[in-house]
This record gives sequence, structure tokens and C-alpha cells, in this order.
Amino acid sequence: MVDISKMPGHLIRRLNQISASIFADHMARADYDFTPVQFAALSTILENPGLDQATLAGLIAYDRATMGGVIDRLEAKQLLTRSISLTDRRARQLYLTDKGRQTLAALEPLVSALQGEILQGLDDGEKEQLLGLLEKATNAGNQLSRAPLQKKRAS
Amino acid sequence: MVDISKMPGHLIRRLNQISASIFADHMARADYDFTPVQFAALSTILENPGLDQATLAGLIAYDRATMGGVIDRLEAKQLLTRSISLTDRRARQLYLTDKGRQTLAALEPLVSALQGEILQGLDDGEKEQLLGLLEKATNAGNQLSRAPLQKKRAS
DNA sequence: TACTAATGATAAGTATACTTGTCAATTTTA
DNA sequence: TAAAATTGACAAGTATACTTATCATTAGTA
Repeated sequence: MVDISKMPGHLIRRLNQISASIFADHMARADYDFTPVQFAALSTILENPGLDQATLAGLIAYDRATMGGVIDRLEAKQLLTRSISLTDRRARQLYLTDKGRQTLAALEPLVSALQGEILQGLDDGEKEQLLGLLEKATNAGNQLSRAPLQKKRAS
Repeated sequence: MVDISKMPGHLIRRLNQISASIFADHMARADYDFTPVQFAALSTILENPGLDQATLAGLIAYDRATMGGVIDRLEAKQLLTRSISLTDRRARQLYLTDKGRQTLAALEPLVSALQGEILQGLDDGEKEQLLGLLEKATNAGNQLSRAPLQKKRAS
């Protein structure tokens, strides 16, 4: 007889669900309509203007096919532009619009603030500890993910 | 400028993705076609024969609407039966079939074994520590989830 | 006992998150 | 340089995971 409630997989899923809920709540309360992926995408494009979808997906550890739909929605909201690269006609280069930059600037403090709520119930030392363990575990398991994080190579 | 890669929300999502990947890999390798939710559902019905969908959802912290689809697929695979309760005609009572019990028995050791792989990269002490912190954090955040875990009341 | 509130389940719609397959373009290699 | 392999993007299909709304039934209350 297995006890699901003590399994790492189950606990991780639950914490992820809690985290997603908190994100959604804060967005709704501030009258924004954004998901965690959408925020991560905008934020990464701001720091890497002109990057293509596949590279973007690699930088935030998302699947390429999923990223296509995310970009669709952000483009529909006119937060970014998608244009065919001059050097590689397969690739779409991504740039934030002014509206995208303004929205992101408003979003950032919100998102930073809600992170603390995800680990409410832990004291500062425990938060630190958990964060370290999460980093270690994700780094070790990265290659097992369907969408491994792919660091930018030094240019 | 925010660094997503250090945010709890992002790390939790990645670890969850890794965990889901490992689960899918092990299932595929053993020629089974099951998701984590499906396993959790089967396992919980075995221990609580005759329970209804809403209670099941509460016991494993899933959304009721989502659970309906999960049960659909398990019923199509003939692993469980869904029958209208005699005492409450709104509720569907769930029971494993013989096939369901046999399949679950074969699945359990597989699922137990793959749990260790999720936290590969951590030594035994760290695994223990992480598990404890995850439990504490999920318990504290439970009510913030869209689908809070609802313990069985003593009968 | 009629009214209301709550509950179990489903339906429709949105957004991930993945799969496989395809296409076009580019890169590698033989 | 021609053939092969890889790559970026999209399309279609499956499975969560949620939302709101609706329906039927049951429970609680006035």
C-alpha cells in the first residue's frame, strides 16, 4: 500500500498548483490577465531583444511547441512583434513593443512580491534552504525534462 | 531587472516538469499508458471503494471538473466502474474492476521506484530535508490552491 | 412544507504542456 | 557541391487544470 501524500512527485505537483493559484490571484486582483509563462516570456525578451522562439523556449525551460501558442497570445495583445529573421528565414525574431515594456514594468514588482507568498509557512532560513535544494534538484534533473533549460552560450 | 531563475515559482514549475517527465518515461518504458493523476486516482479508489468523484478530487487535491475527464479515461480503459449512488442520486460511486486492481498492483512498485529519481542529485539527508520542507509549504499553502486537499473526516 | 442554499456532476471555453508529424531553410558531411 | 542531418516553426491530437455556467438533487431553514 503506497502513500501518495508522502511522494515527492505528489508534493511537488501540489506546491506547483499552489504557486500557480497565487500567481493567478494576484494578477486578477490587479486586473491583469497574465500567466506565469507569459510573464517569463516577456521578461526574457526584454533582456534578449531579437531572440527567436526556440532560444526563448530554451532559456526558460519550455517546450518549443507550447511557446508558439504563448507568443500568439502575447502578439494578439500587442505586447510584442514577431518578424522573420534576415539571417535565418526559418526563425522569428521577437521584440517587445512599447506597450509590452510598459506592461512588464508594471508587472515586475507584482510578481516579485507574490513569490514570498508561495513559501508562506516557512521561516526565512527554511525558505533559503528550500530554494537551495530546489536549485540543486532542478539542475541535476534538468536533462530529464522534456524541455531542459538551455543556457545562453557566451557570445 | 528580475531574475526569473531564482524565483520559487519558476523553480517549482521546473521541478514539476522534471517529475512529470520521469513519470512518463518510466511508464512508456514499461509499456504502460498512465499519467500521475490517473495513478493517484486508482490508488485512492482502491483504498476507498465506493467514494464519489468530488470526494476523490478532494483527497488528492484535484479540481472536480478535471477529475471528471480523468475518470472518463479510466472508465474507457475498463479499470473502474461508475454507478449512481443509491443514497444520493447526484453522486457517482467509483469501484475498481479486477483489471483495475491488477493493473494498479503492477504499477505501484514502478511508481514507488521512480520517486527516487526525481530528487537525484540530492543525498539522502537533503532528500529528507526537501521532503519535509515541501510538506510544510504545501500544508501552509493548501487553502490558497484552487483544489485544496480535503482530508477524510473520521467516520 | 415551501424556499433557499448547497452539492455532485457535466459542459463549454481557455491556457498550458506535451506528442508526432510536416515543411522549409540551413548546416554538416561525404 | 550534392546528399544527409539538423533546426525553427507550425499543425493536429491528447491530457491536465482551471473558469464559469447549468442542471439535478439534496439539505437546511423559515
